[in-house]
Amino acid sequence: MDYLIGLNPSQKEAVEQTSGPVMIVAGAGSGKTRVITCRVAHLITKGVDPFNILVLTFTNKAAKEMRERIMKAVGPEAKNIWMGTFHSVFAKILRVEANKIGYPNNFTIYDTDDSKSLLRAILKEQQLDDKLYNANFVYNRISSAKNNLISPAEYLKNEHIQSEDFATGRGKLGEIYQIYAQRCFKAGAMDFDDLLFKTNVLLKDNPEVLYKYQNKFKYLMVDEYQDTNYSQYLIVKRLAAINENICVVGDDAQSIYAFRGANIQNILNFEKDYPDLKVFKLEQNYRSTQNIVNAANSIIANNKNQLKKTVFSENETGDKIKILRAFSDNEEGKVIAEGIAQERAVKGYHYNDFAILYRTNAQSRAMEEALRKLNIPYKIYGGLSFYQRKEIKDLIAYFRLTFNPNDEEALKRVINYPRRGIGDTTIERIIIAADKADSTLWEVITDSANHLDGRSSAAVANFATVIQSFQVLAKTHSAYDCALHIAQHSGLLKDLYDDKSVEGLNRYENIQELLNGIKEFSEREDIEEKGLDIFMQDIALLTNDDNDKNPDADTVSLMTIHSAKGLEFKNVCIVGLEENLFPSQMSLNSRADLEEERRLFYVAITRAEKKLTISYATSRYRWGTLTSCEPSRFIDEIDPKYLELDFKPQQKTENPFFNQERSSWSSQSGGDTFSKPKPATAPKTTSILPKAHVPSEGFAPSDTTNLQVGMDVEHERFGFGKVINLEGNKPDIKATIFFKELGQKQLLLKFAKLRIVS
DNA sequence: TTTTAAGTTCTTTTT
DNA sequence: GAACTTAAAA
Repeated sequence: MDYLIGLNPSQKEAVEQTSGPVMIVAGAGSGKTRVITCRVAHLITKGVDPFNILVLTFTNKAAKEMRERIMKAVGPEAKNIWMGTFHSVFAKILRVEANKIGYPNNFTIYDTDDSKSLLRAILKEQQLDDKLYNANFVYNRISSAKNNLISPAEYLKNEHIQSEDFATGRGKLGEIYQIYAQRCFKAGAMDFDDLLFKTNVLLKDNPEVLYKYQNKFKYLMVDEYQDTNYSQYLIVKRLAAINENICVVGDDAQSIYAFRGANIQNILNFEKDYPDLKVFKLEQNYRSTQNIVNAANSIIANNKNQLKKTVFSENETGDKIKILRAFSDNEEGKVIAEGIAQERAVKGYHYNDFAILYRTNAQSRAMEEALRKLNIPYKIYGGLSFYQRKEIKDLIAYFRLTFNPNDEEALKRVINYPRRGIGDTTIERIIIAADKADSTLWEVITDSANHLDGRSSAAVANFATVIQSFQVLAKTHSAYDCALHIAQHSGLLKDLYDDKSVEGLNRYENIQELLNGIKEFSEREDIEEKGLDIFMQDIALLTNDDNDKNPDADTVSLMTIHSAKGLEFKNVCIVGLEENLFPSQMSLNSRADLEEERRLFYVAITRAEKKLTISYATSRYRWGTLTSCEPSRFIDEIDPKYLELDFKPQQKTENPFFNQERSSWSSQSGGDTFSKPKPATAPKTTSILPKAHVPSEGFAPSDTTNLQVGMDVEHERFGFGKVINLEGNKPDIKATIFFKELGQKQLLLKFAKLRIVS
């Protein structure tokens, strides 16, 4: 039981209280993960079967990390613990029990893109004003209904909701919700929220199923409990109802997912639900220096709504928090990157001792560029996941369609990609026909002769045959053979192969990478079922770090603060501390939202062990235009005795208005290095655009069949230029031409009107 | 029908 | 500056 050694008294008590309801209130850096892993190890040592333990975490990453740590303590037995995110664990259960709620076992999981695209289609069909009924807005509204377990029928019946919707002129929302739910059901699809919503339905309507899982999961643990929503809360409550061996761990100061329906109320409910609840508080921070912990405390003190607790550190006092100011987002990147290089050289740190945290994903670019310039290796977490890339989604849509031809979103995605002459008009007709005959799109497509006219019917029938051939193949072939066949015979691989641009090449490689991944999966020996259907079942739930090939590389980490939760680094840089960015503009209207931003800042600060750097820029590119920025109010909220201002960098570095890319602006800013930027007077992009070219007198296009590289040409609108490359075969020859006014452009010769000058 | 250019909106944050 | 939609041209 050496895992118990080194725990402080309250940690030890929490670990040893293995039965009954337990709540652990764990301040930042107080060894929360350690307590959870020790507690699970302790359960197993005391004889609890790992198969009877369920641990719910917030991210796949956290689950993976925890499993490894438990494995170290108790050995390979840890593999048998049920552990994962709410979504992945209950997706697994729903796969088994789907038929009890009328779904097929191979249901598709719609990701956010799929859901929004379906909503867009519905809104269009209903001919609703897309300003008022914005797909994002509608999605969020439906999502929060589901997270509060409000079904479409209940939504329509609920007077409060209805009057709210009518007051904002959106009286149709309930109806849309109903149609959306029906369409998902018909398509055999569940969205992210359904995975929790339908689990609740399953457990509520099927007592025998509930009983089965209550007995299976005799011990429950929930990490990051402050971030659970009502739907998750109720699942946990139902599962724990018999044994009441439930332990939740959380910190109200780190609740940052209210936008996803997370509810602090769940912590208060918990105390009501279990009167004999045992509460343990972990208040000593072992992670950070005193300066960092105290600074974080001074920030969070500005929040009115919080449970009282005192987080303290007995570590060294440590360096003060460094505040950096930069002129632009690019310069901010430069200053941060230089700081990392220097700190590493002087103190002997590794690159993976550093993390750069930001509020929005869009901020990563400036950082990336700066790091690349200094040859600093880095890794971006989150952002666009591998599985969200267009080409990957396209291929996966073919897979989805193979196993679930009713999948409407997958169908619409690939029915005309690669091009098969099935245009929007034809698709619309299919939808109308399906609606009329009360059948699915797939039924119409396989019976196209009866629903469509000759020409489009042939194209559609052809497509149906292709998919059907995939379905036959999938029954007998391995995941890899099947995937490769689909990639080839859908025409997708060829389409990408023919695209010789840099991006095209990249896409082709991504497909290869996906195929390699499937091959690896085919060859795995630790799982029994290895069909392609199994491989792609939960792909919508995967995130980027699940695809990380080289997790131990020595790189600087870049990520949003949300994804940094639960992690720690020796050196942390928080960038973009500006009003309207952090705190986000969207949060300025309500106290609750602003307090969530502040908790987010608290989370960011407490990631740092030794040294924290905070930076802001006085101007930055947003929506493609330069905006001037004010430093964030959060900087003022930190007690200044923990701060060290360092504004030297701005004197050393050049004024961004003078650098080459934007030299045209220099005349406006004059030579005053310290003047405030004047975005208002910045020339609009339109004024930089070259005037339309006036063709030479008697302009007439030449015959370009013998066009050669190096020739000078004139284009009706683009002006004079030189041919620098020709590629492709007749009649689809593509010419790369460098135009004097506009720079490089690619033109198809069969369309471009070119006059050969020499 | 398909392709391209020109508008338009968009940004929180994640499963 | 991207990603998506609309309009115009082939």
